[in-house]
Formats: sequence, C-alpha cells, structure tokens
Amino acid sequence: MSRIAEIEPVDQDAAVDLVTVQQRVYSELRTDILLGRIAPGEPLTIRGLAERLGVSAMPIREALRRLAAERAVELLGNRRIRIPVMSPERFDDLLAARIALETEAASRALGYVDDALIAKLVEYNDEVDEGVRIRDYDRWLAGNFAFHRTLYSAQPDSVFVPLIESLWLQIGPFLRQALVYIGPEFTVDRHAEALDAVRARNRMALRIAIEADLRDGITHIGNELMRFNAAAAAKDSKPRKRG
Amino acid sequence: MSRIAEIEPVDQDAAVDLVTVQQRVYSELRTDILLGRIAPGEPLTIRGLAERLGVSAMPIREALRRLAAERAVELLGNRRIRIPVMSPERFDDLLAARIALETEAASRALGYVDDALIAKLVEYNDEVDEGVRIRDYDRWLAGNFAFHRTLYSAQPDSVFVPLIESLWLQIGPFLRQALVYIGPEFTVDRHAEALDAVRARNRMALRIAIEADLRDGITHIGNELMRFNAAAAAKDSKPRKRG
DNA sequence: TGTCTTAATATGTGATCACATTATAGCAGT
DNA sequence: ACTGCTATAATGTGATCACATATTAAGACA
Repeated sequence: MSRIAEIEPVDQDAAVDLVTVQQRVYSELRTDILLGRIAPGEPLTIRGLAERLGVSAMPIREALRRLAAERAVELLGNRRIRIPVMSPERFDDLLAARIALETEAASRALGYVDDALIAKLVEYNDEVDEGVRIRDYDRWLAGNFAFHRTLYSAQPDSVFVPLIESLWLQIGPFLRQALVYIGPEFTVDRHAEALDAVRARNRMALRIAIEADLRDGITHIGNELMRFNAAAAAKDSKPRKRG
Repeated sequence: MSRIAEIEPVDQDAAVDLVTVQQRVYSELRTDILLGRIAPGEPLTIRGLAERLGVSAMPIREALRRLAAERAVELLGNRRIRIPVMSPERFDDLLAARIALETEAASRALGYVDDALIAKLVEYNDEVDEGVRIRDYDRWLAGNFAFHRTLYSAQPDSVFVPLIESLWLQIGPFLRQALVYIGPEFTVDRHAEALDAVRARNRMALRIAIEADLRDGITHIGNELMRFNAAAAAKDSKPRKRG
C-alpha cells in the first residue's frame, strides 16, 4: 500500500460501511424482513431490488441466495421470488422450534452473563416498552429480538443463534402483520421474569420464563392468524404491486 | 411450447437431472460435506471447484453462498473459503442443538408415520448395519442420516428438517474423521429402541430413544476429539494441499 | 362478452471479463 | 540460515451481456 493511498479514506462515508456491497444489501434486506417491512407473499425481483438499492444484480443475487437458504425468502422455481406465506401449521412448527432452541440457548448462555450484559437486557426491554407506548412497531420488534439475541449471544460463537435467527426471519413478516392487526398494546411478554431468572442465575426458571414469553406472547398473536387470513383472503382477489 | 421441441428430451441424459446447474453443484457439494468426503479446515476455491465440476464460476458462487448460510462452509473474509474446523465447545453445542431439535421433530412427526414409512426406516437401519459390517463409512453415514431424515420428514413441510440438516452439515466432516479414527465397529445406535417407540406410537419413548441415540452414538465418538485433535496438531505444522 | 391463441415483456440463470486485494514465492541483505 | 522486502500469481467481488422460459398483454374468433 503506497503512502499516497493513505490520503484516500477508503470511502467510508456511509453510516453502515460493510466491506462488500453484498453484505450491505443482505443486511438491509434482512432487517426489512425481520421487522416485517415486507409482507408475507410479497414478490421480489432481482432487477427491481437492484434498482431500488442502487447496485448491480450480482450482490442482490447472492444476498437473495443466502436469504433463501435461511428460509427468509422463497425461490418458487418458476422464476419467481417471494416472502413465504404463513399457515397455521407452519406457525405452530415455528413456535415449537423457537421454544426448543431458545430455551436451550438461554440455558447454555446463562453461564456467560455478567452485569454489563444484564444492563443491556434491561435497556432493550425498555425499548420494547417504549415501542408499545408510542405504537412504534419497528422499535417493538427490534427491541424484542435484540433482547433475546443479546441473551443467547452471551455464549461466544453459539451454533444456536444462526438457527434461531432463521426462525425469526421466517416469523417476522407475519408477526408484523398480526401486530398491526391486533395493536401493540395487547402484546404481552415475560421479560421481567426472564431478567429475574438471569440475575438469580436460575437455569430452570429461565427456561420456563423464555418458554412462557414465547408461548404467551406469540400464540396470543398467532391465534389471530385464522381470522386475519380470513380477512386477507377476502381482498386477496385484488392484485398488489411493489418494486 | 412448440411441438417440435417435444422431440428434444430436454437434455436429461445425466442420472441426476436437476433443473439448474447450480442445484446440481449444490447437491454434489452438499453430499460431499455431509458424508465428510471433505475434511474440516480444507480450503475451497471457486475456480478450483468450477474446473473440477466442469462448470463456470456462477453456479459455484451461488452454491457456496447457500452452503455458507447453512454454516457448511466458512467465508473467511480474507478471500478464503474453507470447511469449518471443529472445537470441543462447538461440538458440545452441536450435540445439544441436535438433541433439542431432533427430539421435538421426532415427537411432532410421530402422528404422521404409517407402515410404509416404518418399512423405510427398517431399510435404512439395515443400511447402517451393513455399513458397519463391510466398513463402508459412506454407507454408515448416509444410512444414519436417511434414517433420521425419513422419520422427521414424515411431517410434511417441517421447519425442523432444514435446521437439523444444517447441523448435520456442520458435524459431518468431523464425524467422518472421528469415525475413521475409532473404526465403525465401535459405533453404537438406538435405532431399534426408536423403531419400537415409533411402532407403539409412544411419544415420550421416542424422545428418549432419539436423545439416547444422539448422546450415546455421538458423544462416544466426540469424546475422541481431544486426543484426535492432539494427534492432528502434531502433524499440523506440515503444509497440506488439495484442489 | 368470454375464451383460446399469439405476440411481447419480464425474469432468473449462466458466462465472461475487469479489478482490488490477498497470499505466496523469489530474492537480496546481513 | 534467517529475516524483510518485492514482484508475481491467485482469489473473491462486482458488472455486463446473452439466453431460455415463464408470465402477461393483446388480439382474434366465436
């Protein structure tokens, strides 16, 4: 590397400066899906996304390939890509998988938590409450996921976290829809109990709190699926569009 | 579609005729990793694989991107790709994740099993035994995975199966190494107990059998990790090569 | 007005090329 | 022999183009 090149600041003007374009695209699409900014069943196209994000097709292709492997998007095979649709059976499966993985991940992460991490958990929990207060769905969802991810990620290089995040990506778009449908003030969580269990380093109590958090918080939302889908089916005949 | 095109058999001469080149490449690499034909830590290159499989770089790139999302390969970031290496902590994590997911998946699939599926399970179990008898590692590994996958896949469109297979891909290369190291005749499984539980439609017994199968069969192998890695570390100073 | 056929458009896939950056081999200096 | 520098080779990333095929729009016929 020459001395002249040091003058150039390697073009890190953007706020998020990930090393490759594809990582930025992936990160962006991933957040959109996780927070449900893209609706279930919504079609995506490589060229459309490329134009919208101002990049060529290559980074989009590789980002979508990765998201497809995580089941965040669906490659239909007839040259069509979309966000997967939710069904009662799939929702039940996703909840069961979340409980199985997240209770175990929490239990195994417990040995690594310190006061600094607990402080972050409290912070994210406050974000969730704030999201409910001002009806900010993005903040509610992001805070919720951050709370859980921070806990599980206490264990370094966990194999659980990528699997769990794949489940979140699958449930995110529907969760957002359901959340808007029922309103955030009717949500419930067991974060306080989980925090107590974490502080007491009580493994069993933590498992119970996590399972209760998912079951109460999610099934409550998920039970609205049938009537929600019924309502959606009524207007399903009308076509939709989005770049 | 014109009538003339019907004469052309759409070029399905190959035994495995998946619709896209990338699917064939993915399937091929995936099998190689799952059965441990590629060793942990082994480097891969796009151009090398492209030449070896007789295709261009594009299908390789997309297949590797997908495999990376499944944690079957590792993108180091310094323009280097490799099969992930195993560590005692990661092995312990993988086993715990397998138990958490596979016991639940088995339990949930139990309601869908019929006699035809049980017959297939018996068949795959025979494959495992045959693999032990003639010391065929590929057959042993493939039979084992087929046994479990067939059981879990009894439930249609399971969200568990892709997650579980990601874990298999992560454990495959090491499992093969360990298997060669200790010899297949020292392996144990609890497939018979699992089959009994399946036939009796006994959920709890099935969960216990699956957990025992994984714990006894895998930890026994995994406990050899330390001395195996110690032996490998001795010759690690010598450089390796492979296309 | 509805349905089948046909033309036009759009889309994912694959191939090839250019490029920045990294690793590796070669080589001098001590 | 060993270390540090240099030049060469190799690698992943991104861009652009061609192509087969699926979808959609248009139109003809009844």
